[in-house]
Amino acid sequence: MPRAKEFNPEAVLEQAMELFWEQGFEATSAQDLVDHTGLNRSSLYNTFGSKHELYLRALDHYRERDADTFDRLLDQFNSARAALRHLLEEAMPTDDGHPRGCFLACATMERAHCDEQTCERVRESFAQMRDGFEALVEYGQAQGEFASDRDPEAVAHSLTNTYFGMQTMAKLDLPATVFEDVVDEAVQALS
Amino acid sequence: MPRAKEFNPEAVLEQAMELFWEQGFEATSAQDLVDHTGLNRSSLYNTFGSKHELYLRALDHYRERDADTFDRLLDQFNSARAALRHLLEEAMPTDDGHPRGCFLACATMERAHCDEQTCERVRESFAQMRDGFEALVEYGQAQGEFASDRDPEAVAHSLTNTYFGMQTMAKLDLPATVFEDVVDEAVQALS
DNA sequence: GCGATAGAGAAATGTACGTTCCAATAATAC
DNA sequence: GTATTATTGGAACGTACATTTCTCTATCGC
Repeated sequence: MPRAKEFNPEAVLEQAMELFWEQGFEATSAQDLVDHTGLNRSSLYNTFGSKHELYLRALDHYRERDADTFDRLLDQFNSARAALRHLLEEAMPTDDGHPRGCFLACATMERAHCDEQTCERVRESFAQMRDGFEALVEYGQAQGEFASDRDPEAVAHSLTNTYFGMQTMAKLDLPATVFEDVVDEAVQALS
Repeated sequence: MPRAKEFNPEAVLEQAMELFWEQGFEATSAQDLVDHTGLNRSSLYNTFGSKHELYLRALDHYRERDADTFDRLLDQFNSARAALRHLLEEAMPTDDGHPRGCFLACATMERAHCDEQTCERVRESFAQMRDGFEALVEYGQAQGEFASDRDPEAVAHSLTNTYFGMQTMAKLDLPATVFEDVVDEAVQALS
């Protein structure tokens, strides 16, 4: 049997994700990845094949990380309104220097038009998000928190769009009040 | 006096804009610009200085192109609701293969985090858009088309966010119904 | 311990990048 | 017509890129 890997592929994926997330695919070089992960070029290429494959793996890693967001919400909050507000407030930009805007939105803008594999992954996440919002709206309507005359799917589309909009605008370093307004209006629109 | 330029700089800006818009800054090479504009490398660099400066000029060209959108709206439509709907429907993706998503949103995602000059330009356009939406909402409220209990600025922030969201999602090649839902919900929320 | 296997390290591959340089060209002022 | 000046064409610059190759090393079954 051969020598064992001296690194944890999952940890490397996490680090690669951070880099791709912050800098994008094009602006992140193989050298950047070597420097930031501490791995050797050979190990990177042996393990992940190519920069593009590593990018897709990093994207999948990101998607898995937040896969159960909507499920956890139902446990954390009794109120659909509070859950929705929490969800949108989490999407607001923080001023801690962390990479701003979610990786999915960044990937969409940079890669979707030229990379079908990335596009398909984001499309899947979009559908999951839409379904999550839709379930939340239906729950809120059943509980009487939200007006019942709205189509839950249409509202879910609108909320997903609001989310993607916030992720894009997050890059502009706008005053926090802008995003507070966006969240307030989105929540209020459901009453 | 020296030799005159054999090309029209404005036309070249238009062509450079198309290329940067479709491919992004990083993915567009100097060779791409030479091929697409028909200009020689020397002429490009003599006239515009560098790829980065040309990008900023292309971005400005785009901004000037649509600068009077909101002003024209007031002439075209009597109804604030119809104007708003028209505005958002124009933001919907078309299936004619034209570069999807507005250049401002693309520039934001790709460049804002690493290019202060791009960021500042988009921030200006954001403010213009916000002011345009705000004026439209105020007009609609004055005419009795929209409910008057909403803060026009907050609504304007929300609408601008909706616009940026659509520009991002446009890249995903989603069914048209998604965007119809987004527009319907945005317009309906103002009643 | 030995052979087989695959990871690790580092140099090297060819390509493409943004940009510069230089000779040739064309147009005006005088 | 000649001097001047900016544009043009195209080759050339050095650098950085993604990827490959090669040698060395460590591990494990036997």
